[in-house]
Amino acid sequence: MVKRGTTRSDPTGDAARPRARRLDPEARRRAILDAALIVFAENGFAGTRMDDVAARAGVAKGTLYLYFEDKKALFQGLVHDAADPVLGVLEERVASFEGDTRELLAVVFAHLAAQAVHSPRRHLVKLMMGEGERFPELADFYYREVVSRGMGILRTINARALERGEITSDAGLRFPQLIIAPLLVAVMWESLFARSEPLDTTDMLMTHVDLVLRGLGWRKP
Amino acid sequence: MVKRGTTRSDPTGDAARPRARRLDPEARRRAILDAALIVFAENGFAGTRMDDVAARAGVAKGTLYLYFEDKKALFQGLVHDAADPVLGVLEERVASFEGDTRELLAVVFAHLAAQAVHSPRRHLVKLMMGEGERFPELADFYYREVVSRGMGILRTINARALERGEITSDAGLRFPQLIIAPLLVAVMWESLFARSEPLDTTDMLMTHVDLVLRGLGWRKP
Amino acid sequence: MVKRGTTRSDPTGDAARPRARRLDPEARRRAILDAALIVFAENGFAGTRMDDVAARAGVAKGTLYLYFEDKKALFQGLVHDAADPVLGVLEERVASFEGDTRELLAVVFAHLAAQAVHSPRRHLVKLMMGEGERFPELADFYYREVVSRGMGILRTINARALERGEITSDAGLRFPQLIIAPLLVAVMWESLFARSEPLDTTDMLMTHVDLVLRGLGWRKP
Amino acid sequence: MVKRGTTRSDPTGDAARPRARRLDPEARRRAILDAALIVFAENGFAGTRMDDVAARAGVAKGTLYLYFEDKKALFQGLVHDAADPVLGVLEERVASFEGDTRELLAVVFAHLAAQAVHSPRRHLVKLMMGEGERFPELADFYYREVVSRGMGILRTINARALERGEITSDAGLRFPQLIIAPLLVAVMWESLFARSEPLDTTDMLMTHVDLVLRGLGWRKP
DNA sequence: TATGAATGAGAGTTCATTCAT
DNA sequence: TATGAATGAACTCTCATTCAT
Repeated sequence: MVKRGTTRSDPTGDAARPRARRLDPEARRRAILDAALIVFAENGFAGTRMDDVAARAGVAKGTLYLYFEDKKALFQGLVHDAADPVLGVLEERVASFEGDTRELLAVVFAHLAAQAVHSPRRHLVKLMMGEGERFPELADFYYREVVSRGMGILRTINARALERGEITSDAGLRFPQLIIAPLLVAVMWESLFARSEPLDTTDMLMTHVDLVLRGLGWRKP
Repeated sequence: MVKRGTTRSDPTGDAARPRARRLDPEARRRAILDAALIVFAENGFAGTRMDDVAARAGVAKGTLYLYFEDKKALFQGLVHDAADPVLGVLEERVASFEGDTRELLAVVFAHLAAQAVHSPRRHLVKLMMGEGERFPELADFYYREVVSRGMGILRTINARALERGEITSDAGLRFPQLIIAPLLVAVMWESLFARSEPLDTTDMLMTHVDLVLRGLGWRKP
Repeated sequence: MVKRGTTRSDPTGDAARPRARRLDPEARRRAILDAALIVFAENGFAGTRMDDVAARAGVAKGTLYLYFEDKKALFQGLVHDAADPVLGVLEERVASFEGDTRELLAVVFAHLAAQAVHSPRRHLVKLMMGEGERFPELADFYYREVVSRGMGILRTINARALERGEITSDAGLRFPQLIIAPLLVAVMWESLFARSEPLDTTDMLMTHVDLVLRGLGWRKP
Repeated sequence: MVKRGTTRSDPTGDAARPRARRLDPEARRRAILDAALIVFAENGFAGTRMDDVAARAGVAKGTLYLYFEDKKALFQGLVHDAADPVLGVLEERVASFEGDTRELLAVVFAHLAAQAVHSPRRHLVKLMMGEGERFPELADFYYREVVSRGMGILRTINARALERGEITSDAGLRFPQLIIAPLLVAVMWESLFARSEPLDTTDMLMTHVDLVLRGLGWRKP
């Protein structure tokens, strides 16, 4: 299933090999992780071959094992590495935001659409969905580093809006998951069903902002 | 050289294998599908071994291939088999429902919570999320069998509500994905994060019904 | 390799089955052997599936095992059974032939062309070529029942011709294999290379009769 | 369920495997082909297990697949590798031969007796006879690589002899198969019937040269 | 006697991991 | 440190054989 090209390795070939690209260890580690994100996301954990990761990273297969204990460690390293940077920006923006909550939500979802839906990082979300249950430590880690921070941001936004009298419902405070849910759908649709039925996810997310604000009792203060 | 007998080995064969007979084909098919759901859910598509499916179903490995062409066909059978009755029931209920849309949505989400979130079937949703991109045929199949039918149901509900003057917004008609989104979150949360932070998904879904109806301009007619 | 159609067995089907074709045991045995000749010849011993033999014989797989101990016994039975009848006719004809040796050889090769090249029996020759070494008992049996008798016939013909003064060389007496050799080529060519380069094997065999007679010093007595 | 580690097992692994290194790729390829010739010859194509080829070649099973795409490619490699040099030598010798055609044929058949009958290569001829029909690609390949070249050599010899006035018949030009036929018999006899009735195949082939030349109208020019 | 669903050993092939260079 | 040929366990799928009916 999913027959891949099996690049036969020309054992009698004597093609001059470049050997040891000059690249400092940290850069090489990055190259491997970047490659791994793509390949794991495309093929899942079990479906990914170390060969492919190595090829995409431009290193030899053995080199992977100098940087990561084994396939599992590489996978975990990948998630650890890719998770953080998105939310820091959001937290800062929310903390310092001046406008009203409608504007804020629009900014937040625009940011997330760009960073989590229309970027390779969306693969990470899919990876967690697909493999998370098999790697509980990872799921925990992801919860700590991403999910709970994300929920925190959403709660902050809701609390702020309530305080400012912009909304009347505390539904988003109790279930911030309801605010973020369409993002999951967007990721999934882009990955799986876009070819069956295209979907303007940006339009959808903006419609969601309207819908949810109205649902929460929005009123321009 | 190492004559490997054409004749089967184990001439003293004393292994007690009961040769589980008398189980009508349909029951056996069910047993296999039930086993497959568990095992696929635990290990993903690529990570699942036919051996394990067979063991859990209590049949020999070869038997699987009497009922399903290959691993992929087994997976498809699984999806079809699990999704079809759930959606069939929903379609019927929606078609014949007498009450108002709030009651209808409550019924629908209660049904989905029971059948798709708090049931082993939830694994299927995760499976599609995790593996779908790699098996476009599967994703297409899932789109046809599940997603498009689900979106159809939601559009029907929204159209009905607009007609009856219960809501004013067509957002749910344009993006039924927004209506269903929390279901995905529920599935994922139950699978991945429940142990980090328990979530009352039923409460969440009912809150969602309130939120979204209000968002759509709900008014008791 | 050599993917076959894997007729899936419709385990949920309830198609009425004919059951127990009325056919006396000997006829059924024949049906099985006839089927086996074709299928073994087409696929070799290891490449033949009992399923295919059963299907072609029009019996259930299990029935084969009522008539033959196992696959090997079936194969051996097949060779035993198919070997004899050709040569008896030849021996008689040669013993009673009245004409000159050229006519006799023409008759013999015409007979062999019909019976051993352009008939299913050619499969038997190929089977022996392909599998004989792996079944020494069979090779011995085939030698006794077919080869040595065939060599005997050819020696008789040569001796008769020498006696009658039609030829001068005893080469055919010492190496009757040289007389029969083109028959092997004919069988092989028809089976393997006809589609690459068609060959009129009948013409070839008649040319051979001319060539070999002249080589043996033919002279119309 | 039965977590089968992604991590390789055998943590106490004490099995002494030498990891047969240092053998240049070409030598290893040869070792594999030599082993394959034996094993294929003994068991036929379908009857051969890659395991056995690997064991006999002294490499791990996976190594076979570094050198050959799959079983079929291994078989083709075998045929090509064995046939090419034999025919190459013959073509050269024929092209540059100075003596008369009787001497030339003697040389050719001596070469073939040594290289194709009294050598493991004879198994290849048998293999093609036995398995060729089932693998049309192989038969075609064999026709192109071996048979048509062989027929070409024989036609060249016949044409040369006619030109030089050494023979008068064009039978060998029309049917070079008649010239080569005894070689097939020799191969088969050595393989199947030698133990029932020894045959001096070299003597037979030399007798054939006499017989066929006389048949073609030989006359020392 | 005849059936054919069920069995499970084993086939070809893949790929995570190792280690001589 | 980096390489990639070599390894062999584990995978999916096949098919000779059995046995309840």
